Amino acid sequence: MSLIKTDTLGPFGQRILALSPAPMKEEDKRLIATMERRPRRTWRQHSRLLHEGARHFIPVIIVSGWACQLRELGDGRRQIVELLAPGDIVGLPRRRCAAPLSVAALTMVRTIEAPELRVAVLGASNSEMMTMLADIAAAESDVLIMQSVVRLGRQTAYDRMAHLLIELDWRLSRRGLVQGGMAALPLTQEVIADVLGLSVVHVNRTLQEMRRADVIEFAQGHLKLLDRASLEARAEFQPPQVG
Amino acid sequence: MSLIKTDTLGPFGQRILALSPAPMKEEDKRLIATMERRPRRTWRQHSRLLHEGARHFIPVIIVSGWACQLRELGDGRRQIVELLAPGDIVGLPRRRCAAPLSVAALTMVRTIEAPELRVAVLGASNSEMMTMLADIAAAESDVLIMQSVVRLGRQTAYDRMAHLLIELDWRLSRRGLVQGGMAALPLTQEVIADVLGLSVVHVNRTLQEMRRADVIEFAQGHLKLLDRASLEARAEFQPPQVG
DNA sequence: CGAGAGTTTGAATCGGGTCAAAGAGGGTGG
DNA sequence: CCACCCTCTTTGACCCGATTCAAACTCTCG
Repeated sequence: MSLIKTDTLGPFGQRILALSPAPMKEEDKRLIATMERRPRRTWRQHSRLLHEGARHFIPVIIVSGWACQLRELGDGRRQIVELLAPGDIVGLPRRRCAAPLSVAALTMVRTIEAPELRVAVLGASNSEMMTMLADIAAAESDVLIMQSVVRLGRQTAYDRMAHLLIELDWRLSRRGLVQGGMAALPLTQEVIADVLGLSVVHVNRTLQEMRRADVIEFAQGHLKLLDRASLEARAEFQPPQVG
Repeated sequence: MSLIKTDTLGPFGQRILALSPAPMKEEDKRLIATMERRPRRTWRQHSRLLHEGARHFIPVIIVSGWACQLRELGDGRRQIVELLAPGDIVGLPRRRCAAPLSVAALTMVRTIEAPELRVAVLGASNSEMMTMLADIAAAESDVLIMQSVVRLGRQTAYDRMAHLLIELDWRLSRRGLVQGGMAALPLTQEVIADVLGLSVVHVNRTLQEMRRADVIEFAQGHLKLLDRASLEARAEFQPPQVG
């Protein structure tokens, strides 16, 4: 009888485990171990993982790299609605609707397929735990998107930035992607601008203001929050309470 | 054998019917007729239908009046994340998560309870059709919220206003709440400001600009789109494709 | 008829955008 | 190992959309 210990799972499995609020059954851990062994698919930077209006997409989990859900407007402006980090799920069929936005790779991205995350249209799917994970992931993303409405609607540039950095730190921490307060964040200032609804220039100035005040360290794609309290005071970020 | 004809349903039932993409079974129509007969609950203006962080809420359907999902920031600023009109559902348990926002009545609101819209945590609920309706409503609201991220992040005041008016016209039309191009829209300019992330003053100026250009008529809580094409050109609104 | 809520207007101000151009890396190929 | 190029970051100057403050106006309803 092969007991699958948590520490036999690779970083991918660890991240999936971290999402679960309750301890997992042996059977579920085995399933995750199976998924971990699946072939990776590689997406080059700027390629599309999912197109606007697409239907019947098999969900994939991001193993490494960053992507985003975005909408492009007629004149070239674009708005990123959601950043997708390692461990995030792409193309969770939002129940019965065509993809309202497309998903683009911001860096090189590696994924595995996870058909078991597809919620059956009516009734139960194969694994209870997978249904629950899909459920939790969807709820979490919903809450984050609502928060970004508040961020965009009622916060200043500085506050928005604080909000985003705290959000990302929170998301990456619980996946074990922050070591010694330092997180890999391979995002250009242009990407951040498209998340926060600001211009690149203003994103730059805001980041520098934070650096000068010794609130953050952010260079070479690595972020460190030096003064979390000060950031939190501005951000009004509330972590999604899911589970 | 009591055949329930569509036209035996009141305005409430009609609105529910309108949400369904497929023709409904007799059995389902009967269920709706039953719901229609349930007692109404009345909420006075400004009261809360749902509090931030609440759990285990029985979904209610708005029979008349308007409400909104909103978040209040520390210093009194507030952002409305979603407007809720007659026929909308309040408190669809976003799967397994605490309510991230509170819901407030913008006018006097009348509701009925709809426990059958509560999606069972795992597996099927009592009525297939109700599950489907809950599903569709949730997907639709998701898409609208994503659109409002784009609206807030990358559109000017005029474009945001156009986007909102087109969205509301679309939502109200399909519920039969627009007669002769005219819709009841009992929203103060302050409410609109809190939806669009603008100041009341600027909302006022924007509305006047639209009126002066003969693009809309909006007075005494009634809206009429006079030049839909011109509005659509600015709004870039894409109706949710659900079903 | 008065009072309070909502709308309208003007003037001054400011946050953030735009434009333009100069640095800084970090790959690549000779 | 260096030169080159491309992308990303940084800086300055100017501008504009939107906010703020303040006050007048207009409903509507008790």
